[in-house]
Order: sequence, then C-alpha cells, then structure tokens
Amino acid sequence: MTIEPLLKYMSNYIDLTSDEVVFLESKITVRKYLKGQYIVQQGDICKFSCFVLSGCTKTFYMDGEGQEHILMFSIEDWWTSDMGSFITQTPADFNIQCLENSELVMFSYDIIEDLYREIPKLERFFRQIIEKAFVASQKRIVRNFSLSAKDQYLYFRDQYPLIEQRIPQYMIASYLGITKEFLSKIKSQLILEQ
Amino acid sequence: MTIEPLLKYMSNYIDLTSDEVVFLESKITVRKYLKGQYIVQQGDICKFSCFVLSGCTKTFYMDGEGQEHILMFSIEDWWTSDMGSFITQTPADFNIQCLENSELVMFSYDIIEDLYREIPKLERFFRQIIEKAFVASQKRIVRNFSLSAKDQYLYFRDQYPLIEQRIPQYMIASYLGITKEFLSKIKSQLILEQ
DNA sequence: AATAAATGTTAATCTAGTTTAATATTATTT
DNA sequence: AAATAATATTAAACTAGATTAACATTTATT
Repeated sequence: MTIEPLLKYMSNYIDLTSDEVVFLESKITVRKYLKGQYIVQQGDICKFSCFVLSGCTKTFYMDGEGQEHILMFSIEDWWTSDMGSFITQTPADFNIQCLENSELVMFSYDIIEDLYREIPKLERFFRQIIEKAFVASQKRIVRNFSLSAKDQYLYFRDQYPLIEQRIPQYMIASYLGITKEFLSKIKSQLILEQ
Repeated sequence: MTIEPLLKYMSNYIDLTSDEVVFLESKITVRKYLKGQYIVQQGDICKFSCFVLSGCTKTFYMDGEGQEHILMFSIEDWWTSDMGSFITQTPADFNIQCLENSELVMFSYDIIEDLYREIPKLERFFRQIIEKAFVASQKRIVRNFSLSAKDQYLYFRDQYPLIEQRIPQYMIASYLGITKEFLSKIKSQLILEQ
C-alpha cells in the first residue's frame, strides 16, 4: 500500500510540492502489524507518531487492579501515538495494540525535527491536527460529565457507526467507562424502547 | 502590567529576536477584566486565545438542566480560550468567566495568521503548547476513569495547591465532576483519617 | 462435526455518589 | 453591629452503575 491516503489527508491542511513529498517519503516508513501486536507498550518510550493507512488500533491503560481502560480507537485516516511519551521521550502511560492487521505510516521522533526544519509547513500541519485532537478530547470530558452512560453510548453509536461494527461490545464498554454487563443492559433497554 | 511574563514563558520554547518581540507586541493587546466578567459566552464566536498575566478564570459548560460543569481553571502563565470555537470560528460550547480581577494578553483570530506568517517560529511555539494541553486532557480522562472521587480530589490538591486556596469548594467539586455535598463528605472523611 | 475460546446476556446484590432539605459558617454590604 | 448573600456541612433516602456468578451464543481451531 502507498502513502496516498496520508498525502490526501495532508492536502486538507497544507500544499506540498513534489520535492517536499519526495523528502517526506524519504523520512517516513510504512510498517505492517498483525492483529494482536503492540505498537507501544506501557513503560516503553514511544518512538513513533503513526498514521493509520488500514486496520484498527486501540489505545488503553492498565490500572493498578489490572483493569483495562480504552482511551481511543484509531481506524483509517486517524493518528495513534502516546503523545505524552512521544513529545517528552519518557515512559508511556498507554499501550497501543492492533485489533486488526494494520498498516501504519511511522513518523519517528528522530526524524520529525528534520521534517520540521526542511518543511516548515509541517509544523503548521501538526499544529492544526493536534488542535483538533485537543478539542475532541475536551468535548469527551464534557460528555463524561454531563451524559448518562446510555446517552454516551448513543452518542458513540451515532458518531462512529463504522467503528462499532468492527469492535467487540466489551471494548466499547471499556471506552465508555462502564462495565460490559451494564452496556448489555443498556442495549436490551434500547431494544424494548423502540 | 507588561507582557514580560508572556515573553519569559515563550522563551522556554523559542528564541525571539528583539524585532520579533516588537512585531508581536504590535499585534497583541492586553486587557483587564473585573471579577465576574465574561471573556467568552456559550454561543458566541470565540475571537481570542488568551494568556493570563494575572488573576484567575474558569471555563465551564451549562448543560440542559442548567448545571454548570467546570472544565478548567486558568491562573498566571496559563492559557484560556474555547479552542474549538476559536479554530473553527463557530459558536462556543463554553463560557469563560473571571473569578478575580484579571489581566490577559489577547491573541485575536484576525491577527494570528499574520503572526504565523511573519514569525514562523510561533507556529512551533503554539504546536508545542497545544501538544502539552492535549496530553494533560488525555491524562484527565484517564483519571476520571480510574480514580475514585476521593483520589481525584487528592490528586487535584496535590497538583494545584495554589488554585485550591483561591477558589470556593463548590467550584472544585464541579471541576471534579461531583456534587459539593459529596466533596464536603470526602473532606470530613480525610480529616477523620489523619 | 466437535471442542475450545472468545464474546455477550441476565439477574441478584451491593456501593459510590446524588438528591433533597435543613442548618451552619463565613464574607460582604448597609 | 445587623442584615444579607455566598459558601459549606450534615444526614436520610435514593439511584446509576458495579460486582458476582451462572449461563448463552458466536467464532475459531482441530
């Protein structure tokens, strides 16, 4: 697979010359992962910021009791990384694991400064996508505070219908911050209602 | 008050020449607000990204039932804005109100592109601070999921001892996503414990 | 086709945090 | 100093969601 989807995605934010595309391609790598493989493990230094060409990943955190808390899913045209670990090069809080065979574009920490130096527009590009990610994260906090579990599920189903079909229920429950049993109850309630 | 605290803050990320500082100063404004005044109101277009020189603000959301949910407090050397509204120039989800008389450096939406064009380093600067804000936001989601209300309060008290003293308890409860009554209960429990 | 592994459901019991409502304390204004 | 407004506490009754445990269904493996 080519990095075409990445270039198309980037063209929504910045215009790259063909020279710049060549330079970019010389600095990034495309890597395949199998279902179940880890891209980052809690405690590792996260070396890459990744763009998903195909497949699906989950980013999760293991708490003291061995409970898994899913922070996000990433599918085609999304990013995945432990940003905190990546920018400071300190041990990661999160695990990132493939839920399907996946292909990722890898932006290594070691080359990203070269990219910014050579193509300053990329600084703008990453500023803009991280702004969006921050806004999405704030909105999620608001939903966590102001919506019931049922309404959060309805919102998720509404916003990410494609993700819901690709992922087991118990992971969606974890993403929503509720137990799989309670999500099951919510779903049976919803069936009775309509 | 001068913008000295802002320049010092920026020097942690980028080096500006004195010409660049002059240009920056020509584009930003410093504005005073009184306690109680709003910087942004839900539904407005957020025109500014603000750096706090002095004082304190709260960013909050009013839900359908008229319940106030506080997302963040901003004190000296912090930023405040409805980022979602600012970057897309669409109606704000949040209110930002001063809890004390405050002085803010105002980065207007209308001039920020001029700043990026004239001083590309600023693109880097804002990329880096928004990266940090995103990481902090993700970590907050994790805490919401994995800590009890009591542990979240202890974390807050530990991380922001200065903020706790400046702000009424009921606002801290709102920030933590619990009722003021329950926070009161947690505090009395903590007193019994030690 | 049979077995095992992964995923999903149901129901009873339990608990962290909410709601309501009354009262106490502290700060502000006259 | 008194009165008012703002903030904080306490306690009883309640509820959304967790826990536990047994069972059902679907998917993958041999």
